[in-house]
Amino acid sequence: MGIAERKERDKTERRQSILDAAQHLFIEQGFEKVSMRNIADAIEYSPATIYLYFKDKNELLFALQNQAFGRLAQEFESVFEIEHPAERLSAIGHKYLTFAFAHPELFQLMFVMNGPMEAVKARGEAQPWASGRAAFDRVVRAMQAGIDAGVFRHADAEVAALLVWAQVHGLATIYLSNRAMIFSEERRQTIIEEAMNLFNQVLHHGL
Amino acid sequence: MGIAERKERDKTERRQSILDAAQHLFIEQGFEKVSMRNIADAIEYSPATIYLYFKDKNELLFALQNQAFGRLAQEFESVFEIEHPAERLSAIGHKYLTFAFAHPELFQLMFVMNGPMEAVKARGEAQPWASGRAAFDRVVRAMQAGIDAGVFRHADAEVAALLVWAQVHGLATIYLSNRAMIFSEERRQTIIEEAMNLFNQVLHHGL
DNA sequence: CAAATATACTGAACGGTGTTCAGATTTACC
DNA sequence: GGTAAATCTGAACACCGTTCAGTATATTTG
Repeated sequence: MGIAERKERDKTERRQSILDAAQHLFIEQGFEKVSMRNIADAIEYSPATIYLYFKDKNELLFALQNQAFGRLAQEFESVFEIEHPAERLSAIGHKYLTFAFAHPELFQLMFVMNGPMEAVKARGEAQPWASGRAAFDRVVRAMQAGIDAGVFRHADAEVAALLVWAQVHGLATIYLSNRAMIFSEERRQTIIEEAMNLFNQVLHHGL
Repeated sequence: MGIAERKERDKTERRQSILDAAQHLFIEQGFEKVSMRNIADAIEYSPATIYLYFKDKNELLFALQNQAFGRLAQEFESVFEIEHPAERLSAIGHKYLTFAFAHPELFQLMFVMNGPMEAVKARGEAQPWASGRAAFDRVVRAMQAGIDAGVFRHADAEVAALLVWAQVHGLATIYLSNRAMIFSEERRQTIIEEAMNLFNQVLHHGL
């Protein structure tokens, strides 16, 4: 069955090359420029060919999203060496925010855009959006550690983790959606950082 | 000059009727269905006619956004009777979240979509996004009152207000962008509320 | 080896989008 | 009534996601 295996491998390789081209377009040109036609041009295929490897654009975006979550997980790696619960949580928040600013397009794909979530819905899995859940679980675990250590009062780690996520997520999306325009350009650069400092204070204070 | 006046009035009336049709489409059918052609159909005009009243779609969305901010301001009205700073702030947060769930399409127009902000940029005004700034100022004033009353420690009211805004905004957008999918359907309904309760605790604790 | 089959790919089309512009129509003025 | 100004539109342009009949290539079978 050597031939069948090679074919399978070739197929996943071509699938991956589509994803690579799409990701490249995403990062290089922004998500508005990521059209099926542009992806097709980049890999010198016909647009119709992409539909042999992905059901539709949402499915492609979903695959791309999963790949991007791999990157974020990588960023989170080092954080789990930190012992102090509040500091570990604030480090996670910091990494989240840094990732959002460093890769705004990927961040939007992961946490803002509708397309990938439509694919998640369409799949109708029992455990939808596993990659998102896995990322969130890291926050929950860090929070639970803090509660167990008596640093945080609130009993429900999931609720507290959601609040922490939402806090940083809110700062990131306010900035990335240009809603920080209400601040002058100089202020805009620093106020997010100041807000994060205040957030860290709140965290260390015990939540 | 009675005629010139009437013409001017007619013009603003037609402009308004375009906005009304667009808003109706927005609320009734969702923002994906708000196309220039659909708006034109609703008011029985040609799509080209809309461009006599709005420079482009972004400019139309911007006008619609301003209108929506009027609604939010209305929601905020009652809040400013509350004396206790922490309670006033948490009431603002509650209204913000309630508005987001009650009018998700308008919320996205105001705080998520890119189009209206592109128009803001294109206008190049000295005080960009005045309606957003006005809404935020209400939060800042409430926060400043809290600082003055010694309830909140942090000196910079703007930074603290941004953090409060981002907290609630994060919860709203996580839910509305379907990222709360990581929770079971029943949990999804209640966990946002629980997170808000925890947030209120933090606020009352003094931030 | 040749024919049949399975695999891979594509051109062209469908209906949708925002936008522009020459031309038609309606209105106001002298 | 005739001219000028204001108002509106049909048709087109270049894009979008998606589908499908048809072509070309590679593999399997007789």
